[in-house]
Amino acid sequence: MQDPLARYPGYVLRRASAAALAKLNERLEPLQLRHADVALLMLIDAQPGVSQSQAGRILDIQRANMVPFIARLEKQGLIERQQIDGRSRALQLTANGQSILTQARQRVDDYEMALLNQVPVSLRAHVLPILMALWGDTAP
Amino acid sequence: MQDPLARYPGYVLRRASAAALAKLNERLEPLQLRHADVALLMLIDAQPGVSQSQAGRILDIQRANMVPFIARLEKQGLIERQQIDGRSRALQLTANGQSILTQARQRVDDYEMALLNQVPVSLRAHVLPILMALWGDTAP
DNA sequence: GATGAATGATATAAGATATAACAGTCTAGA
DNA sequence: TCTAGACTGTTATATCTTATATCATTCATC
Repeated sequence: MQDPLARYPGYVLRRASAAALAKLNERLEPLQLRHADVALLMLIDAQPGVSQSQAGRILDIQRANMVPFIARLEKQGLIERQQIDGRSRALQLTANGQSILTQARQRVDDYEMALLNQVPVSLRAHVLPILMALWGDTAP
Repeated sequence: MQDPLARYPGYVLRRASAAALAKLNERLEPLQLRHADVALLMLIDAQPGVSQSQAGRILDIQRANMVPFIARLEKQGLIERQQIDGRSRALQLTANGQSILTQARQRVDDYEMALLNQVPVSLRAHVLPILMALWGDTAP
């Protein structure tokens, strides 16, 4: 055997994730987006008006790291912020953001399809349940 | 639903990997090791005398990034290098490295056990096959 | 109204990953 | 044999990701 670590689910999980992520970023590169960008755009699309910190909690991105992240997407003209109250800011997609997201979604769907197709048909139905179980809940 | 992305296997794969990795690093912290360190130690243990660049290829770490990585473990007294020929260097565990690896292996085993136990018994046998399939081969 | 929590922001650090370039070394074919 | 090309370890550098600590402002609750 080449890689003696291939028997450890945790290790294979990490390698699989890294390999998959690289492929996704490749597909998103023509749109000038990274995987995290699309995740945020999809979240805002599904929950228009979500606040910056709410989005961070859902995507597991620290508040502090959301700032330059949001700022970049705003500068690219994909999202906009609206003051809800004195502290919170609602995130929304711009028309351009909607348009870009549509293209991104197509690429993500292709990617997800290709990923699933790597798994033998007989196991395919178990992929999501297993991954969800491995994700689990970090909340105490 | 809270996270609209939870239906995408690729996304859940990434989240699961990140969550699992965080838990592993927590367990390894008392040993002053990170997950990548243990991966390398295990590889060297399984293939004593493996060269630096071979190890990098197996673990998917670029040659350039192996240098500070190896240097740190050598400085910690866990591994040692021996010149094979003019360019290659064979990696081996020191006695101390062996001892630390034994402790690390125990923690990794505990971690892998806990990870698998998150998955319902009926699905557990499919975990590794599915993860291996998702990993796939990036080699052309 | 005062206290404590939440939000956005800034600065900073560390870790991981990638590329480019270089010198020395090995290998294989002319 | 000698040379061209590939390989190894190395340095330097850049970027991305993630984490922590701190701050001022604002909200909610008692």
